[in-house]
Amino acid sequence: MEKIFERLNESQSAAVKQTEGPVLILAGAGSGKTTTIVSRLAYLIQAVGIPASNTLTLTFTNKAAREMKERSMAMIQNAAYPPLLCTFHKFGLLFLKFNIHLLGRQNNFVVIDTDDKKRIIKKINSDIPTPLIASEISRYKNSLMTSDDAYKQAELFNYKQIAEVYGEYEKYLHENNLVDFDDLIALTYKLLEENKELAEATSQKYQYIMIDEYQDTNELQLKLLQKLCMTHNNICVVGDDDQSIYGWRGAHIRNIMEFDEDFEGTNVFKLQENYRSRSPILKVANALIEHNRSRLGKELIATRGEGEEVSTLNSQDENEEARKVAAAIQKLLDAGVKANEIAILYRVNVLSRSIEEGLNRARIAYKVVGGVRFYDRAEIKDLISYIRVITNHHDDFSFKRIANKPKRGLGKASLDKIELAAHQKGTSIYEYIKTAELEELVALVKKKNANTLKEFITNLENVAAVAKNATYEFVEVLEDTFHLKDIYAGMPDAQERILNMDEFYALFRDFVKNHPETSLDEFLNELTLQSDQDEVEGDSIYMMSIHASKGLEFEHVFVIGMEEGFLPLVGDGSDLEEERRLGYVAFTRAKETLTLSHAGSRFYKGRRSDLAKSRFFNEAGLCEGSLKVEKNTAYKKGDLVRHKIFGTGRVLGVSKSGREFKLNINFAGSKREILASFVEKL
DNA sequence: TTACTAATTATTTTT
DNA sequence: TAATTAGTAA
Repeated sequence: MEKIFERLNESQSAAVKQTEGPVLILAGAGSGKTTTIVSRLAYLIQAVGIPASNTLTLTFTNKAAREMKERSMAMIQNAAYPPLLCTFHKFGLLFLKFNIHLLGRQNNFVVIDTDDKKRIIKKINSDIPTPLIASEISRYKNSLMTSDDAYKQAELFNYKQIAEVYGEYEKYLHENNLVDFDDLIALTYKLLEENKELAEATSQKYQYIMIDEYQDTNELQLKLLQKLCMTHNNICVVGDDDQSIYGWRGAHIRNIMEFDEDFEGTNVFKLQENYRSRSPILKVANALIEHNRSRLGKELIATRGEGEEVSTLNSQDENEEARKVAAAIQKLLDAGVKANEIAILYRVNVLSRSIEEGLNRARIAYKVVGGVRFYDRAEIKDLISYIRVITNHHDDFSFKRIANKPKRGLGKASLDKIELAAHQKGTSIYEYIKTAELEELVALVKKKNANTLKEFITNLENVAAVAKNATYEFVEVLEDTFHLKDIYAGMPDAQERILNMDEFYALFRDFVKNHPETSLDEFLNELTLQSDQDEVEGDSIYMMSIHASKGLEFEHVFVIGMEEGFLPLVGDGSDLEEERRLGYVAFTRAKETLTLSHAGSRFYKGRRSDLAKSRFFNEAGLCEGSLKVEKNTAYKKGDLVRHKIFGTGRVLGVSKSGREFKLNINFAGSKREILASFVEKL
């Protein structure tokens, strides 16, 4: 037990020891958050004697879950069972497997991903943009609104239509026993809400609950957590309000801000000692984030001592910026810095382009993190679709996806006809083709196509026979029967795609090896929840969006595109405080040096536009003369500004309020005093 | 059924 | 710019 505390500081130890009641651990960037959670879990199990099976630790990403699992297993020696430590969604999946029958559904449901969701929606309605409907449905589900609720609440005709699509979408999922990502949480909550006994039993089972990245939770997740700890209130959340950067995705920053209102008797612990960055970096990060009004208030304290000052790169345009960044990186590499200790961060992915060119010219190897994910690749989705059709004959979407892959001369027209006929008979495409007489098919499509379809089904049946249970040979039979590697033959990137397919096959075999008694169903559901992929440790520098960098650290960090319009990014739905938090996240990734770069103009969206240096330089105390802040207000009398609520107005005067500027603005005749950060300049 | 052209429109992303 | 989508011609 002494061992657990050996590596913890005072506040970390205090947080670990506070096992009872609601605990809020405000963990600043680089303050040893993971160490604290993992130690707390080990303490509960090893020192307090809580059975591991009575704890529950939830994260948002598989990656975080994996890391914590590894680190906690290293600390816990004699637990009979490992503690349940997984993502929110995985927890939902496990829970539904055991309890979905209480909703009158079978537990062999299939989890669909975002793509499937969109295809289903598109089929129901193609007038309104699919992504809009998809995000609205997600919003409704996360607010626990049924389609009827949504319909009643809708004022605009469009929204009534969306509510109707939502209703049909739900019907479709139900009929096909499908479950989407939101359902994994929403149905879990619904079950607990509707079954008091189940809720109490579940709460009793998980006596000690911990949540990572609590600032990223949404309203529904909070409600679920309240259910889960209804009998004991032993909930410990770890997070950082200053690193809340997913508001646009529904994360509710108030959950962490007002945690003590949701859970009575909260103990708060602040982890402010930073073990990552040199003091000048922290100074800049602290100065920036201090401009946010809505925050709990926390200051990072440097423990790693002095270091290099934060530097700025000023460039004419993106090309000059690329040259300068490449030169600076070359200098670091020449000095013996390891490439994977260098990262370039940006707010918008397109900004990577010009930098990539610069790095190529300088012959510096780089790796762009993000981009197309493994499981989103067309060739992988094809393989998954094959497996889906084999496990679930009613999956028309997957069927249509693979019907002409490799090319069998079955175009959209033929498939549409078949689909219609199948629907008229109230069955799926697969079953229809299987049971229909050949003559019946010939009446619909060309004879050749009818034969092809029949043969296709026969082949699928044959493969399915091999795959009753997921066996090692399955993928081999699949490949030999359908020659899936031929799909992309002749394309310029065929080789890469085939490599990916091989990797998928290997992944499958690996899964079968690790889960000998498994089924294809289980394999598919596991896949859908996996999107984290290869983090190849390479001998190259990293490039990624600021969002993607959260949780990571690098010796040397370059933040590019520090201009008004990029960071902060302005547009509808943008939130200046969240932009500032993004800046804060970016800055606090750096251990040794931080370089902030801005360009006077950029080629973007097909035209070149002039850009002003980001206000964040000022706010971080990085402008020449930034000590005499008065002179550096971005606003002056006569400027046109826009406010989220009041609209457009003209500045009548500028005054100071604390660290911020207060503007007297004339909004269409009504004069108001507004803090400068709440308006945007036009 | 495919293969081309015109038009449209732009954050961030996990499960 | 560049990527996706809708529409049209062959």
